[in-house]
Amino acid sequence: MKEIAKLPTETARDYALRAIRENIVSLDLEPGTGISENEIAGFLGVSRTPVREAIQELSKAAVIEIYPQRGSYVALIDSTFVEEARFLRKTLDIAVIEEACDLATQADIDRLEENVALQEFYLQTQAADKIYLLDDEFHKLIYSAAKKETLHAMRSNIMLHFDRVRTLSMKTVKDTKIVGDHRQMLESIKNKDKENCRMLVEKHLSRYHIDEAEIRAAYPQYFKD
Amino acid sequence: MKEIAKLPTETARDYALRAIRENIVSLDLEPGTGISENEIAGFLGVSRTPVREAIQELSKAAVIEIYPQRGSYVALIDSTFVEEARFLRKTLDIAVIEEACDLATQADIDRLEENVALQEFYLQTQAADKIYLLDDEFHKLIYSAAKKETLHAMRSNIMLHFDRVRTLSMKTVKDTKIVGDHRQMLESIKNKDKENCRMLVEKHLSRYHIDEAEIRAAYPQYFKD
DNA sequence: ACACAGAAACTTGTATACAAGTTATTTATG
DNA sequence: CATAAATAACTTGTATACAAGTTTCTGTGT
Repeated sequence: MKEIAKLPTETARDYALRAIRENIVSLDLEPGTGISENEIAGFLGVSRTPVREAIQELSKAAVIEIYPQRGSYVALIDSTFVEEARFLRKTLDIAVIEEACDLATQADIDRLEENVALQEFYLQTQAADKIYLLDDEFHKLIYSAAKKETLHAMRSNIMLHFDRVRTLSMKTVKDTKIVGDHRQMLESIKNKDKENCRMLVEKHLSRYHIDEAEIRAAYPQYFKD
Repeated sequence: MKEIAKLPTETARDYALRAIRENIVSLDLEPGTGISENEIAGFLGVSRTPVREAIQELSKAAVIEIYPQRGSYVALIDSTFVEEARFLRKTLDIAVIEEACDLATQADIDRLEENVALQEFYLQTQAADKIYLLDDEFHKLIYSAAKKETLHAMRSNIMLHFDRVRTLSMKTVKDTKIVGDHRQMLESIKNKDKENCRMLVEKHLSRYHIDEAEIRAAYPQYFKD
C-alpha cells in the first residue's frame, strides 16, 4: 500500500476512502490481498472507525469482500462484474452522449475543447498519467452537458472493476487511439450526429475488450475463475 | 417512524439499514424530517455505530442529507434526481429486456409466468401491497434472465428516489394497467420481439410520468424547489 | 516426530466515551 | 421588558474498549 497525503480539508473518513480506493485501482493493493482495519488505520494515522466506514462502502461496490470475524480481502477481478460494468458503460454512455448532442451549450463545448486539447498536448509529451485523469474528466464533462451528474457518480462506483483492468492495460493500449476517439466524439457532439456518437462509443469500448484476454493471460492470479 | 421487527439472522447494521430505508420509501419518515443517530439507535434498540453506518450508506444514495455537527435530514424529493432515475431506468431497462430476449431460458420464462400469474390473481383480490412486491420481483427476474444481477442491485439504489414518488402514486395509478404491461412484456420476451419490448418499457414508465404533476400538487411540502 | 489441546493473537461487530461544533435555552444585566 | 452573554443540550466525527468468533502458534504428552 502506497502512501497518499491527507488533504487538510477532508474528513478522516473521506481520506481513508480515497486512499484505499486509489490503492485498489492502482493495484498497489493487489487483488486477493488481505487487509485489516487496524493495520490500515495505523498506516493512515486515523482510528478504526473512519477506516471501517470506508471499507464498508467499498464492500458495497464489491471491490472488497468482508468475511465477519475472519478478515477482509481486495476482491479478485470478476469477469462477470467487468462484463456488467462494460454493458452499463456502453448502454449509459451512448444514451448520455446522445442527450449531450441535444443539450450541450457553447460553454460545455468549450470545456470539452480545452480538455481534448490538453489530451493532445500530453500525448506528445508522453504523460500517460495526465491523459488518464483527462480521460475521466472528458467523460464527466459529457455527463454534465447532458445534465446527468448524479448518474456519473453512480457510474464511477461500478466502474471500479473496469478501472482495475484499465490500469493493467495502460501499457498495452495506445493512448494515441484513445485521444483520437475523444477528438472524434467531440466533433460529433458539435455536429449533433448521434449515430456517429453511438458508433464511436462502441468502438472506444471495444479497444479495452480486445486486450482483456492478453491481460488475463499476463496476470492470472488477479482474476477469479 | 414505524417499528420494523429485527430478523434474528441479520446484523444490527443490516437491520438499521433495512428499517430506515423502508421508513423512507413508505414515507413514514417524511421528506424533510430531521433524524438523529441517537434517537434512531434508541428506537431500534441498537447502538449508534450500526445506525450511523446505515445512515452513511443512505446519504451516499442521496436520500439522507448529513450536515456535520448540525443534523441529518430525510432528503426532499428532488426532481433532478427523479428525472435522472427515470432516465437510468428507461435506458437500462430497455437494454436489459432486449438482452433478456436473447438469453432467457425456459426456467426464466417459467419464473416470469408464475410472477405475472400471481399479479393477475392479486389484482382481482385488490391486494395492492402484494402487487408492489411482485412488481419489484418481476423486474428483478428480467435482470436475472439477462445475467445482469449486479446492475439490478445498483439500479435499486438510485431508484429509491423514484420509489418514493411511486409510493405516493399508488393510490392514483391503476394497478390494472401495470399488471397488463407486465403481461405484455412477458409475451414479447417469449416472442423475442425487442422492438415491442422497448415500446412497452417506455409506455410503462410514462404512466408514472403522467401523475407526477398531480402528486407534486397534492404534496408540495415533500418536494425541493 | 507427531497429534492434540489450549492459549494467544488475530479478525470484524458493537457499544461507549470523548471531541468539536451548532443551536436553543437560560440567566444576568441594562 | 429587552438584549446579550453564558451555558446547557443537542448534533455528527473520531477514538477506544469490549464482545464474539476464527486462525495460528505453542507447548505437552505420546
